[in-house]
Amino acid sequence: MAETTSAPTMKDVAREAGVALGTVSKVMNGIPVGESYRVRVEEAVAKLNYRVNSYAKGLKTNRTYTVAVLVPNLVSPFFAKLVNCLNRSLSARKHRMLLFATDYDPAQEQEYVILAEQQKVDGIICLSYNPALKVSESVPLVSIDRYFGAQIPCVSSDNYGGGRLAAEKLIENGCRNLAFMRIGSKLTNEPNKRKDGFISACEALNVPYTLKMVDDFTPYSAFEEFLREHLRGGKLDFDGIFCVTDALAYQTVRSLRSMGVRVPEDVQIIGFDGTQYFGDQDYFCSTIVQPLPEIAETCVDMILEKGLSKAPSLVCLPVMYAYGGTTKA
Amino acid sequence: MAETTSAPTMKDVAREAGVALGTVSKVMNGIPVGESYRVRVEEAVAKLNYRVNSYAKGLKTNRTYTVAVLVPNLVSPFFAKLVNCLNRSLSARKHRMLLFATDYDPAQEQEYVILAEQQKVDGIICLSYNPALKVSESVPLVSIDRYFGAQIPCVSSDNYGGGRLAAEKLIENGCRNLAFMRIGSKLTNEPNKRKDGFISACEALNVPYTLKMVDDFTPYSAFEEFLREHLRGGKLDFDGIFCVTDALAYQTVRSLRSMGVRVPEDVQIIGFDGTQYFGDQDYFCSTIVQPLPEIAETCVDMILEKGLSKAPSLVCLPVMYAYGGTTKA
DNA sequence: TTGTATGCGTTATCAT
DNA sequence: ATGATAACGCATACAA
Repeated sequence: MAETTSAPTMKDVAREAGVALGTVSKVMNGIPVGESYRVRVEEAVAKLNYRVNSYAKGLKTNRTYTVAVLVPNLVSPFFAKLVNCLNRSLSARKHRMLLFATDYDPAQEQEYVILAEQQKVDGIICLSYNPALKVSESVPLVSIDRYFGAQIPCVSSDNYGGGRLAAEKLIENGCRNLAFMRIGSKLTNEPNKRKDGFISACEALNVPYTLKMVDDFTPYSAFEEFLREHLRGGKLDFDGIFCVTDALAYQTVRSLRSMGVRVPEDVQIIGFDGTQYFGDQDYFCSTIVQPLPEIAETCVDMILEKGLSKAPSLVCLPVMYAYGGTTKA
Repeated sequence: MAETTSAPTMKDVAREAGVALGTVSKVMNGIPVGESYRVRVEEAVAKLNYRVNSYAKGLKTNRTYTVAVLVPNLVSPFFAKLVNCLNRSLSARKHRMLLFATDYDPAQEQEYVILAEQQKVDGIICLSYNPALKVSESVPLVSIDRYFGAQIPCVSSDNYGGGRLAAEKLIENGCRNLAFMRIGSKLTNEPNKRKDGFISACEALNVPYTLKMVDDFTPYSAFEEFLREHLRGGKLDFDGIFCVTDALAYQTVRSLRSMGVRVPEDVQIIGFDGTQYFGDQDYFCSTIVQPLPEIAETCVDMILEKGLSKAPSLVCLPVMYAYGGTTKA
């Protein structure tokens, strides 16, 4: 077709249609113009295969209809589904997603925030592991799962309630000696509340519990040792375990079974996140499901609709329990 | 609202530094200027927290350093990992990723291609299910897994070789009666070659095989029926099955085990893709692993480096076999 | 080397 | 309602 002739501009369309530049602009933006003019412009647009240049438009209007999303990676099913939901929510509002994977690296996170800012995005949604993240006031930012302070809105699921729910379910299912296992950052973040909720329920219901908590990047073997220590004569001290994530729950089930402990007959296990096989099939384990579509929708809503300045500084969305084979039905 | 003071521009920096506009531009682009000037500009930049406006820059230079990626979704582990790899490759070259999820909808795919074009991206990488996708010549496009014709480069793994490899492995492991199960599009696409490779190896090695192929969106129960038909007296007719994807292999294993057929003792199963638990743990099943990092790197390379016009129209990257518990070790 | 002026493609403010 | 024109922020050819 167009032999390397650069893309047509509004001026070309105006000439082709025999109208003024401003008229073309109006047609492209749905501003009413005379019927005959509109038709001529539309014909010219079709003929030239014209597309508005969003860079010129963005420069002029200072609105880019683009939102930056920062997550550690996409291979973790939880992040993948989160991004999937965010993409849907943004798309439904005619916005585009600029995606950055930070690989848990605080330096990269900071770098990408700067990049996003100079990209003049309409907003940033991030799931950050950088406690000292610096963000310019000029671009709205919503955080997922990490509370940075009152000035930056944070959206998360009800981690505390989820912890409670997990403990309550296990106890309701007959467990009388619980354990909580966590791997995670020492930084204060919302998921840490899972433990607090768990403890609160255990104490309210007067059920004994044991905690095993290690830092990020600790090898899983630490948990295996912990379990082995509590294995006496082929029988585990606990009859119910709440794992801070489905990934940990999955590994725990494997360990236990390899030790000859039956799941869920001997010990019941509940994870957290709601991870499904291939994204939409069975749950990996009995789990507390995070409301990812609602989390995504809430983030997008805050970025695009609210003034954000007086948005609530923390929004917790309700979780639910889902059976996934590692608890008694 | 904080200070509605709009973001500083180059002009502000120039004034602050007491230099001319052009000088600031040069500094920002690493073009040599007098040492003292450079320092003053850098100080002003830091003081004002200045960021170049990439929209103005893009308008001027016609380079956006942005590539659009179109995939059906992110919840499927295969797509998630692909996007993850693409993101890494793009990032390594200082490019940004605009991500679109098409949900397998041809209309949406077309819409997003148009959106990407008007976004003036430097290129488009897509995994499309729209056989009639229309794409303007003005923006380079690379396709993954679907061959659109000589004018659009296509990158895929060696599906034919993978099919052969699966059959060879099964036979090498003692199988003497194979089956191939496929769910997929009738459209000609590269993954269809998995079947051809499988057949080719079976015939070369003189091992009988059976094919079961259904269209996309057919419920899995079709395969379950197929298996049940071939179950005689608790014993399956086949001792080896090649499933076109890991997702199908996973479901097949479940069905068979629920029918009392042991995997891998009675029947061995090989899938395709190389899907791992939580993205980086064990393989879901014995599988043919797609070289996602290399596929991603190749796509990015073609988009950014080559003239693309005389890029090869089809690139097939080597696959490998990985043990995942559903074959004899 | 540094500064000045022009234009990228669009929107928006004007007269008409 | 329509058409001319001035920005938007930056890069760059050209002048100093």
